[in-house]
Amino acid sequence: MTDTKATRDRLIDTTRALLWERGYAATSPRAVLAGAGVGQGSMYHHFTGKEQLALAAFERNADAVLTKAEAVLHGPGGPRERIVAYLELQRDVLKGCPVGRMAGDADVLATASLCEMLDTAFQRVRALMVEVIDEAQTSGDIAPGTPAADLAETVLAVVQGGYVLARAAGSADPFERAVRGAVALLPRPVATPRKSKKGKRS
Amino acid sequence: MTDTKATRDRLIDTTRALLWERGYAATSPRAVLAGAGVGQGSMYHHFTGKEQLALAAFERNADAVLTKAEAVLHGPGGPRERIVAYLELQRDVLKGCPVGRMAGDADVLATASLCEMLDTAFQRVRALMVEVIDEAQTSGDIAPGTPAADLAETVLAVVQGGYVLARAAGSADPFERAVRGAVALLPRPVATPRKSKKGKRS
DNA sequence: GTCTATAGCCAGATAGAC
DNA sequence: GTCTATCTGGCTATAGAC
Repeated sequence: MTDTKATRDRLIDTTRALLWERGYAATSPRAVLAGAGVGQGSMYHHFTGKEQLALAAFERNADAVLTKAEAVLHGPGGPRERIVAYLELQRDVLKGCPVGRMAGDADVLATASLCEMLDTAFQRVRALMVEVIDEAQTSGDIAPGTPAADLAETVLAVVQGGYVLARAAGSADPFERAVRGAVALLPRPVATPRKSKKGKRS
Repeated sequence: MTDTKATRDRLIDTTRALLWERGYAATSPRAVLAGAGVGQGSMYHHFTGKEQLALAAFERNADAVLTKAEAVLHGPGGPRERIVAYLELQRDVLKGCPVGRMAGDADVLATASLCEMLDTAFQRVRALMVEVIDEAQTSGDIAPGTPAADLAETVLAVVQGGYVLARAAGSADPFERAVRGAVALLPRPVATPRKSKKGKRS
């Protein structure tokens, strides 16, 4: 068919990568055009400007992150296992979270459309996490008594903070330490309910 | 005496505020000069350029943060109390941490001197936190068995991640939830060792 | 030591040829 | 629909008067 869509998609994909690597403010239309291998005018044919292009790219990045989160949080295993799986899921530690990264960008916070997208993205992961923690507390997999909303936020914060600390150190080590510490803290009330599996103790 | 130092200090103080509010990349020498009320040339008389000015300002910001952290972590109360005090210490949630903020700035990570300052700053808080958690585990105030380095990193990550989530939501609520969740998770092994104080239960 | 003026560069956006 | 050429404005830095 026409390669009209190809150009548009190439612009979005290049922007997605740049948004992740450099953030919004530091991503110039010039760099996008160079990366996508198209001329100046093409971008302004498909998008009204930098903001709308970034919005489209950010939405896809957010969807990708959310899809991965949902895969583990709604995946197999008990609720506590799934939370641990979420904590241990993260990759590309030094590149950071493509969603959380945007929260540190001054230009993002000054742009209403991007703020809304950012807020929505986190609200959706938060809802997933609250749901699983609720489930864990009901099933006795995690000790009740603390609001699920608080524990969910702590888990999200450990991940986001882990990225910050890793980037500051120029090493993935802080991220991994923070996750290990969080997993160790996640209360396992009485004893592991399953004992059928072969020596899964760590 | 001469007001030579006054101009230099005013430049640094203005830069400190701008670094905190907008980050490094978004802080232009022009804005600093306007804020400090001096002309273009003055800045280049006292500093070689933006980098050196930012370095001086960042150092003072980091020292201020570290001084506050040390005040609570080496302050009164049992070790677990001091960790909780650190978690609950944070202010200006939406402005973020003046140190952690720098880790999200692409220009900072591309500048060796600023990277080093950033890394050092976190290493120093980390060392304080490890020390207190070690103490807490030795005294039985926090359950042993998990490396202090891991737990310390988790605490730091909750705070840094709390800032990220709060900025993304445009509200301090996520930060406060994350901290409450973390405090609830901090293991208190047997029973509170002190009972002499009057109704200090929350 | 402080100022104004200005250089050179890159940003985001537009005009108009093909 | 895609391109090249160009506009305006902000950035970091320098020159040189006072």
